[in-house]
Parts: sequence; structure tokens; C-alpha cells
Amino acid sequence: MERKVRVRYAPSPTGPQHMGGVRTALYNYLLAKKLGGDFILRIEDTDQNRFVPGAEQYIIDSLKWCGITPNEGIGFGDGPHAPYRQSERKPMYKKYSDMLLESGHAYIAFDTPEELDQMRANATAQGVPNWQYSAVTRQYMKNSTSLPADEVKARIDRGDQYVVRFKMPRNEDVKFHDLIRSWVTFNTSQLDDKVLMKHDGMPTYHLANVVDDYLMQITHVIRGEEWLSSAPLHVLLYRAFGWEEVMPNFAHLSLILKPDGNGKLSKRDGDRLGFPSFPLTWIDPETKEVSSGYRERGYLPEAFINFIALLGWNPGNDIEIMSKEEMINFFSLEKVHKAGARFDFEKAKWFNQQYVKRIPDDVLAEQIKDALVAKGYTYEKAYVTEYCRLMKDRAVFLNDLSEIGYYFFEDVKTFDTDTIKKKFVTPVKDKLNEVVDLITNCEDFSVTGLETAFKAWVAANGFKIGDVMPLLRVALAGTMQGPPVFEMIHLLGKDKSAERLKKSLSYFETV
RNA sequence: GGCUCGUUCGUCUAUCGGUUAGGACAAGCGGUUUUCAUCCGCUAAAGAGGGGUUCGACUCCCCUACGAGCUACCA
Repeated sequence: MERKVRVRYAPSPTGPQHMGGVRTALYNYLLAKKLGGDFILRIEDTDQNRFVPGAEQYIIDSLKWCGITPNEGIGFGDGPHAPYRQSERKPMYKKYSDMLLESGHAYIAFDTPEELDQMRANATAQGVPNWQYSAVTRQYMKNSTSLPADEVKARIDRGDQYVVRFKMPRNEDVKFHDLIRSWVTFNTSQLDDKVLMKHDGMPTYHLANVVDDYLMQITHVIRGEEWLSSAPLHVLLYRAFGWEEVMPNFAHLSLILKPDGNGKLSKRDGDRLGFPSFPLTWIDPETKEVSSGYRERGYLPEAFINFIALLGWNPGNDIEIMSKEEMINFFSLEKVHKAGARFDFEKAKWFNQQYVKRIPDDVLAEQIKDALVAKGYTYEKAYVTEYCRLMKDRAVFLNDLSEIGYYFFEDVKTFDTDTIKKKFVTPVKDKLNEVVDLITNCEDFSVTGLETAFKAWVAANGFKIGDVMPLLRVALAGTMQGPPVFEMIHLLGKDKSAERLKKSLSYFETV
């Protein structure tokens, strides 16, 4: 029977969600949309010790900013499988744990964390680096496979804390198909008797994830590579429950690596290297440490998801700039690369620049409105739209755009004195005030009109354009960089241009 | 240490046994531009190493090296 495609992104709210998490969510989303399925957001908060206030909201906010919208889930309207927060689903898991206990696929263990630590420490001391609770060791431990039934009952009755562990087969190959990596095999002798239910009655990720995926009718589990090692346990759980028929397809994504050195990109890297590794800025509620975000850095969400989508996936053609719709259209898990991708901030910048350039001037004007107003500039739509037309090719980030052409909104703050010293010399310097008149009296105030009039003046005086233009540019903008001079004059307007020119010229005398 | 996964230009990647190994970012050079940016053109740049299989391997197999993930009553 063909089942409707249903995928989920299941982060745990233990801090801000990393770029890698966004990419996982994105791939889930793209696959769901591609196949006409549902995308679900489920919060895996089974570890109450690691709860971080605000983290869940952060996840929701970043998905919203990125335009990765779940059909069901926390923050996006509950669907038929509510609740979507595992802590709220707590009462449901016991039934499944009991099922496993009854069928003999799981057992009860009384060992305390301290005893287990001791066990591991002893093993390490004796040169065994990897002690595990398994078919061979469980008989020496305190559990329902080693203890008499009446003692087990007595311990439970008197309130001893216990956990439920999965009874891992002793030596069995577990083979499963991964959509990205093809067939993967593990031998159960390498796997341990994982805890399924903690002493506080909360399931571990392993149990909760399998039960929830089953209950929520998930068809594809797309998650990070860090889960590959525990995938065989999950497969075994599906079998133990008798759910193998509806076991989801697995797809394990490679990790995003740090730009320099080795290892996966981590929270520290971002700010160490001068760029963000989070979608949104995050302030740690405890330490108040700030981790910068792409949104605040001036990234457009479309550029951000386009870029991270290509970190480990490509459509198989040479197309790089893609809208979300195009990505959906091209997406396929088979085209996801197996190896880890090293993150390259330079290319990320290029993507953003491409997107900024493509935004219509008037839309761009709206987008930088708040930034301009915040700086105390008066916002005039037509003026700012024209400003955007002139400046957008020079901006990489949205934030740049509201800054690089500040001289269109206020007086020049700093002058390029090198150019002034070099160019503000006789005979040109003594004739420059004529340019002020030229502007004031110019009948055709269009860009070409100005240019024609100016060039005629230059020729009439026997100057070269290069003698005068740089001075004009610095007088108007303070810098040698910027849009064409006559475009600047045109936008600034007759009065403003003349006034600024006059002012700057008298300043030039003092340099 | 053990297990698992991975390895094409500096970076992201294409190639699904036969190609001058292609594209993009970054770099360098040149053009356009009064300047900067944009844009355009060009250049340099790769199959980790060793064995097989094959008429023929980047592509399939094995070994080695290197990298990564996992190895919790964390996810």
C-alpha cells in the first residue's frame, strides 16, 4: 500500500539550532513538498536536565524566518497527532515499553548510574575502553534477566528505581538500507542494551523516536549522521514491535564541517572566524553570551537556505541560484552527497549578493526602511528606491545597503584626503566653483544632460576629465567609491549638490 | 581502542566503466566603468596511496593512510 509521505524534523530544545539543523529541516521539507507529503515539527525534549528556556521558540522562529513551514507541529498549529512535544506525550510511552517487556525484547535493570560509572571505570582501568551493558555482561548486573523473579518484584514493590533496557541480541547482523548510503550493516555484538525508559518514566530518544514515528506515520527519517550508529537499534525496535512493514526509510546526512581544521562546525567556530553559524542571533539565557545569526548579519532567508541546501546536495546540473520552488522541483535524496561539507563563508556571501541584486529596487527600499529610519533619516520611498538602484550592486548584505551610501542621507563624514591632496591643485582648484554654477544653472538636469554640460565645461577649460571627476566625487561622497557622479548629482538634486559642493570645496582648501 | 561512515581543483560539487574530468566560489590576469561594485573574457587549480577486476577505471573489489560520527538513565 502506498502511504502518504510524512517526514519530520525532531530537534531537542537544548540551545539554539545550528545551521546543520536548519539544513536537516530543509531537506525534510524539500522532500515532503517534492513528494506531496507532510512535514512535521516534533520537539524531542525527553531530557529534562538539558532544557534551555527559549530554545524551542528559537527553533520555531528560525524555521519561520527560513520559510521552512511545517504542516503540523509545535508553533505551526497542531495536527491529528498532537501533542508534538515528547514531554507531553510521556504517558503514551509506558504502554510500548511494557509491550517490549512482555514480549521479552526488553528487561528491567536496577543498576544505579553510579554503579555503571564504576563498572566502566574498572573496565577502562583494566584496558577495556568500551564496557557495555550487553548479552555477556548483563548476567552480572542487577536486572530482571539475572535476578530471581521474586526479587525483581520485591525491588519494584519497595520502590527501587529502575530503567528499561533493550535486550540486544548477542551476535546478529542488522542490515538496513539507507537512502543516501545504500546498505549498512552492524553486528549486534557491538551494540549495547540501550536504555529505553529512564528511571523517571521518561523514554529515551531511542524509544520515543521510534514510537512517535510509528504513531505519526512517518515514512522517511532524514537526520544527521550522528544517528547512523543507533539506527540498527531503531531497526531492531521496529522489528520487536512488529512494525517492520511500516518502518520508515532512513537517510543519514553527512555533517557540516568547520571551514578550517577538522571536525564538525560548532557554536564557537562561527564567532571565532567572524561569521555566524546560527540562523538567528541567540543570547544564552544563563551566560548572556551572544552567538550571531545570519538574519542579523543582513542575510536574506532565500539566500541562506539556497546556500545551505547546496552544502551536500546539488540538482545535478549547473544551476546554483534557486528559489524554494525550484529546489523542491529538483530535490532528490539520491543527489545528496555522502561526504561532509566544509562550510565556506565567502561563497555564502556571494549567494547573498546575488539575491540582493535580484530584488526589485522598490522592494529593497521597503526592506531597508527600518534601518534607515533607525539612523534618523527621513524615509522617502521614491528617493530610497532610486538610491537602491544605484547602490545595490555594491552591497553584499542588506545591512551594507543602508550604510554604504550614507552620504545620500546626511553630510559627508570623512573625506578621502589622499585624493584631495593629489588632485586639488592649480589650475583646476581655482576654477572648481564654476562647477557649482554649472549645476545650479543646468537646464537639462538629467544624468546625460549633466554629463554633457560638464564635459563641455571641462573641454572649454582645457582640463582632462580625470583632473576634475575625482574631486567632484570626493566632494559629494567623501570617498572614491560609489555610483556614477552624475547619477549622484541627479539623485541628490540641484540644491543639495550645489550646497555640498560649495561646502566641500572650502574644506578642500584646508587639507 | 572498538564499530560505522566517508575521501574529485584551496572550498561547494558534476561524472552513475570509455570525457581534453565539467560548473561555481575564492585567486590571478585582462576588458567595461571617471572610481568602486556589477558585468564580460582568460589563466591557474583535482580523482589520498597501493593492489586487483576489466580491452578500458575517478567510477567496481581489497588493503593502507587520513578524516568524521558513535561508543550516557544526551539528543
